[in-house]
Amino acid sequence: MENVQDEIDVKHRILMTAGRIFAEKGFADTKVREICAAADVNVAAVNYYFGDKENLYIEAVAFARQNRANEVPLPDADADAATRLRQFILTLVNRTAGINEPPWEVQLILREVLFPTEACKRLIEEYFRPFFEHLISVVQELAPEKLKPETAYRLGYSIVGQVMYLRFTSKMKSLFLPEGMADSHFQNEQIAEHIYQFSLAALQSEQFWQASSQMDEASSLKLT
Amino acid sequence: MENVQDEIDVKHRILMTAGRIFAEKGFADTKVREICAAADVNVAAVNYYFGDKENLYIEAVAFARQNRANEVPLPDADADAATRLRQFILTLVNRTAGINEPPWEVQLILREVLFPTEACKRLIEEYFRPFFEHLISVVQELAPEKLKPETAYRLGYSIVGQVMYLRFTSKMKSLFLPEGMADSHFQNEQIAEHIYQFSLAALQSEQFWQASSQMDEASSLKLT
DNA sequence: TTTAGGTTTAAACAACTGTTTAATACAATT
DNA sequence: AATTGTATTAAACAGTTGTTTAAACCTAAA
Repeated sequence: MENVQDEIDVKHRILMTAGRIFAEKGFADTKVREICAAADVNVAAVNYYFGDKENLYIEAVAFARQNRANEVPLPDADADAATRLRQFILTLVNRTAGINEPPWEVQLILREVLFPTEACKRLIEEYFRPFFEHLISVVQELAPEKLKPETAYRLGYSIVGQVMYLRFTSKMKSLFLPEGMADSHFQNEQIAEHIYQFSLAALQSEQFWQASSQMDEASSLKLT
Repeated sequence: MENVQDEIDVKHRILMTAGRIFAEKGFADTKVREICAAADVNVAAVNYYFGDKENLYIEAVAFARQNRANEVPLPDADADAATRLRQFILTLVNRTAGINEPPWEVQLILREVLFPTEACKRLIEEYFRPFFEHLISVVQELAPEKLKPETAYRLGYSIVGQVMYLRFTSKMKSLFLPEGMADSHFQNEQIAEHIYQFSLAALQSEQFWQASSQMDEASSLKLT
């Protein structure tokens, strides 16, 4: 390992290129030769630096997470709960690029959500769960009483789901949304504002909390 | 084509088996030999009956859609709007199996949503859009005034998104949800009821419609 | 029984896959 | 200049892939 500069360059170049292609095509559809051609290195370089293709994939996912982790950070907590909810939703929309083409890191992480491999567990503990916990605490603050864990999770799912659905269906948008609507009415700020207003209205609705506690009673009756 | 019975049997068997495996592993990861072994037919049978692997995939998606189309049908429209919204959400949860392991047809259709191929356009027009239009009409009925298309679509996304997020993240649930919560508090009826109450509360909130019309004004101001 | 035509089969094919090898190039140290 | 250890390369390798082929098989009509 004499020529440190070169090694970093080549290894880094492979990691970036591989991540991009893995994200676009998935593991099975991505060929080692394709990566090497795109990264302008010899076919043997992948095995030389990463051992095998699978390990390269795992390192690419880790690299993607690291790249994303500190970007578009959560706003700090010196605002009222509603404002923090709005900030959370906007941050999540921005992190996932809303309905637009996301950076390759997001696309690659997405594949782990949909079809988890070993890389997923770490992704959840270090990336998703802290983010989700933040949301839960904001929701708790908006709730009229102490939430049961299952209620908190359901609410978290309702809010995160609205955002992530945009991400999951972005490839379909040109087929599904009327011409031009995506560009003019589904941009990050607008859609984040909509989801915020929709969710806040529900969370501030007496009617909802009444129905929610009725559900609680019903499910505890079932248990006894 | 003398022995019609046999042909239908073999062809049908291939179609079912292929659909199941395509759904589980995706196109690239599914090998023709694997399908043929599972269906207990010769390797050449796929090419004999379907021409090539890709065509088999397309026919499998069409088969999955046909299989699903008439199952768990939409309830008819002789109830008030809120009840129809509840029924719609419950139907969608049941169709997509909520957070549970879905039938292979659903899994296969899901892959088309995430990574659309040619088969997707037909899927949207014949399967998703009529369903979505139904939702939109219910939402319109609950709204205090005539909705702009973009508002209607956003609301549709908010509701469908909550349901579909469960589907998309079902493989992650054991890693993400606390032990036992999925089984005890994320079953189809409970989660459908939650999403219904959450969405209805938002749709019946004056506060939401005020914020919504303010957004409309803001975006039309931007245009002029 | 013979014939004809669709069906099934084992084998082969050619292209592609991830990986390894052995030789070479290179840069820094002696 | 010689040595050393790393980096790079073209070529080869062994296994897998989707697909094709040509012969065998089967059934029903002639």
